[in-house]
Amino acid sequence: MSKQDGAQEQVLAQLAAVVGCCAPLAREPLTAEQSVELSRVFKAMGDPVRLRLLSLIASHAGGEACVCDLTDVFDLSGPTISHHLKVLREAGLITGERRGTWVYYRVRPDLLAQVSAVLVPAAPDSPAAMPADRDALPVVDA
Amino acid sequence: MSKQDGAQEQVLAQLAAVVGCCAPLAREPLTAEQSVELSRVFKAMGDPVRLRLLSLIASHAGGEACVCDLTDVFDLSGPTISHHLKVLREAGLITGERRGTWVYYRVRPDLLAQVSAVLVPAAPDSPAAMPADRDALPVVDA
DNA sequence: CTCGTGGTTCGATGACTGTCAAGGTAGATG
DNA sequence: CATCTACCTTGACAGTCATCGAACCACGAG
Repeated sequence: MSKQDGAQEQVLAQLAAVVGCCAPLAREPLTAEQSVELSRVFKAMGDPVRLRLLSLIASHAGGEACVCDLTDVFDLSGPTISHHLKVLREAGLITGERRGTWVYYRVRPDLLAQVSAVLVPAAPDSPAAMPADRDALPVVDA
Repeated sequence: MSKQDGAQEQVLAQLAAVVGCCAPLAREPLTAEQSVELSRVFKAMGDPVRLRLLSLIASHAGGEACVCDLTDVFDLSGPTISHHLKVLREAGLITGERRGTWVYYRVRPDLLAQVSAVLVPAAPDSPAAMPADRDALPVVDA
């Protein structure tokens, strides 16, 4: 998974640049490029299994879940779960870290928040003010 | 499109029941059924063209856009645009109405808001990054 | 080092999806 | 009526995706 995190970082950089800075959907039309980047995230969430995986990880005690915890929930083979986790990973929605025998996944709440912000129709108040953490994206594992 | 709005309403009812009432992703794991319903919406948004269509409609003057306004933006045939609009419609994200010769689409801000709420991590104090610059987007004519 | 367990990658396959060309429907206009 | 415009549906095709079994890699324990 180590060489993949490289590619993963690239995706995340693009996402941070596009998702993180673009106005809400209803504010101004997305450019072709922006829509391509954003749609990657939505496509990753556009599968029931992946959405449930995301939710299982996000709501799991400690904010992280071992793959072995996730596999049992579904009537799917190991490779299939692994595939879906990879898709979520490449979309930047989760990060994985190996600790000993097990691999633990956790969500990236910042990305979820950004995507959520894009969806919300012209924020009722205070869309601006709060340059907060435009590039405070936590570095992926070690 | 009249008989289709019937089916469309059904989908919306389901969505309202599932999306509208379920806790944020990170709060508790989605049930299989919930994830199926929710993933429909995300899948609809998981295509660059559809995402851009959504954004074009949402940001269009008056909150609605005629199909003829949308077709010109893309290098795609009419039927293809029509297909994507149908997908968005069936996902409950937009509604269409014929007025005379033209068909006008508008987004359902309530659904967008619900989906957005599902994404936001339970934590009440995790704001999205909103630097708000970048607005060299070609405005879609009048 | 060898073995067993946990996860991932590979290759194949059946299902789904985005796209277009052709044809159809609804309304306006002559 | 005839005709034109705007939009949708159908049918077909190529590309993508979800899924599995088999093989493979990473660790920890003997």
